[in-house]
Amino acid sequence: MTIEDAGTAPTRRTTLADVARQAGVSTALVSLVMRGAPGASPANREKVFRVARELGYVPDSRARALRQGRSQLLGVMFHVQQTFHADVIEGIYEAAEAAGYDVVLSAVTDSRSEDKAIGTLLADRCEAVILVAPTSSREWLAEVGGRLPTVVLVRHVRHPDLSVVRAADVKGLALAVDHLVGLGHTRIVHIDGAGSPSAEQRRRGYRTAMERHGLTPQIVRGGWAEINGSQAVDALLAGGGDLPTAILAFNDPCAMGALSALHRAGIAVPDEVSVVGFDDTHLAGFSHIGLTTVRQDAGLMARLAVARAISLIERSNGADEHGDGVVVPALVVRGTTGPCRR
Amino acid sequence: MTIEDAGTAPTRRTTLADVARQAGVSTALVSLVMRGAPGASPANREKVFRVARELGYVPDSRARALRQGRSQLLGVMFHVQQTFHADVIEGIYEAAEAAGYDVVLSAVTDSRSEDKAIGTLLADRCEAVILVAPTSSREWLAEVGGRLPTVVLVRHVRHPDLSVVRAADVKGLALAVDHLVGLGHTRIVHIDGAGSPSAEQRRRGYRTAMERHGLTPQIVRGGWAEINGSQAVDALLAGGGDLPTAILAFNDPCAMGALSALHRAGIAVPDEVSVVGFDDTHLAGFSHIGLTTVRQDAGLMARLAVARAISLIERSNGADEHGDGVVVPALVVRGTTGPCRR
DNA sequence: CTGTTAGCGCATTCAA
DNA sequence: TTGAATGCGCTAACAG
Repeated sequence: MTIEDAGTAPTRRTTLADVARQAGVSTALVSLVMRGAPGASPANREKVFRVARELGYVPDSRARALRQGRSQLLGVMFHVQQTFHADVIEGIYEAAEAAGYDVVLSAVTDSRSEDKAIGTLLADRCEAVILVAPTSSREWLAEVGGRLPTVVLVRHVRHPDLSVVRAADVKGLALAVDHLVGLGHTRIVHIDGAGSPSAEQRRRGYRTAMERHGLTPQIVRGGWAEINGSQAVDALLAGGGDLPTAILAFNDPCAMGALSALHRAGIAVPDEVSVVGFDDTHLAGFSHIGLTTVRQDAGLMARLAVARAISLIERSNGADEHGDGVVVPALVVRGTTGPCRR
Repeated sequence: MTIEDAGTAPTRRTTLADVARQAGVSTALVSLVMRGAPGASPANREKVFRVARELGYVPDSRARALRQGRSQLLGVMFHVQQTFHADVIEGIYEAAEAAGYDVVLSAVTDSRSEDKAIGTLLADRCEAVILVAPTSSREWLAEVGGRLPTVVLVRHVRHPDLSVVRAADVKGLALAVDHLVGLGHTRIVHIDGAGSPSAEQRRRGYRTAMERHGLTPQIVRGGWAEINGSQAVDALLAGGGDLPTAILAFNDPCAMGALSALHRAGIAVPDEVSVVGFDDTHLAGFSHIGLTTVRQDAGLMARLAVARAISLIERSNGADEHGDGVVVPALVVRGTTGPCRR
């Protein structure tokens, strides 16, 4: 009890009351002025602004939210290390601001679980949450959805309490497979996303497309990170069998990892093996040779998610406004794919 | 006034009082139990927990902070698109949690300025802020530092109101230059960080090291992103003069961009040109050929920053605890550097 | 146009 | 061990 209470708050921040006192007006008036609400004389408005600036006054967002009974906050759970999520966040900020909402970010890291990330969002009294590529169980997501408007991004879940915004993964993988088949490839391997969100759908899309072409699907276990793509290729090489002529990775980082491993093994891309990613992260365009990939529009998905979240907030009645917002992916051909030479 | 007020808060969240009523006890009792404070009978404790769970009660962090007079919040401003910042954030979460503080993230994006990002942190009543690689003017940073404990990460600023945690950039570039010179290179170009934080110091480190070896420095304008490295190489190629034998990029993404441009131009790395980055982002190890780079320990810097921030919060007296926390960088040799062949 | 009053959800006295 | 009152900083009614 002696060390603990050494940690008291620093110099008290200036409050609305401080400004009011200093300016010689009521707190209500200061409140009006700070919010830009009408009902204050120009003279007073001017004076309040001046004093506020002098005192370095910044409104306390918590107190404001507490009083207003609403936070105007959109909570966003995302994975820090996922480059694609960064693109999504940019879009979310933009769309939220345009709609008059603030954004609270809650990151998932190696040492910070999705549960924890969502928990802080709830404690912050967000009015809705956008969960980017959650790996949590359907049950837990549903429970969150039962508590407050919830939009799930980049993951398939069907539940009355959850809105989903995602790319048409099956379609995306079909595009990729068609492209490769068009180049003459027949031995096309899919390095999957293991337990990642969307992984199941992409596997299915791959399988379906392959079978449509009368080809035999071959799936090896991967993941969402570089290391997974790299290890998958290593496993493929160690397997002894002859290498596929094309690799379809779960996402761009996974594809990058695969490229890296192929290069280490002295295998030329795209001459000996073609590689396709998924996402079209801004990295894809700069990855040594430009990565051929399936683009999902992060900005568009972000806008859809924000719009959905807000519509859920604003008409709490609106029955089940839920349902999937599906974005159509597009193939972006760059340098990592070429005609089959074998 | 008709459309606006359609947006009222959704179904009211359950509060402490709801739990108290339902459990048939006082709100104070519930508060005790939820905080794990002593002073409640096991029976009551049990009952309160049960009811809280049933009602899905989550304490309101804002109300709590408001009442307590402190938020226990560490604000972090960072740039979403900077891969290195992601590594830092992981470390910050970990260190902050260990110290009993929460973290608020505030991202800088193309459409969201540093001013805005810092502004929300102030409005959230963070007790301290950690600014990761801020590009704002020294004056503005100092003003922030005057308001609340401020730790600046990965940028050089000297000011009585600012604590700085950074890598020894000059030393880092010396390591890189020495490495290249040791491989026989003499025509070493630095693609700089333009106006990025640390860019100035890295230029200086480069220049100093080159002169120490009796070599002529050549600096071309770059930046922190892939595109900058790529454009810098394009400019170099367009320049007509003969190419340098080695390139020292401002950071890893910049180096990746350079690699990409070199490849497009059909120039072999490291046979014709060696490339060195800076940061040792987790991407570096997977970038086609592993990128030789100067490592700055993100986790360590994060821990230092958090420790500094907390120490500033807790002894508001402590005179000037400010001063630089300098981390020693290390060279990580991978595949993009090799002996000079020209 | 301006000031006064009350209360948001919570933690903290102080009494019981 | 428990409960009733008070106020954190702010805004929404209402009164002047």
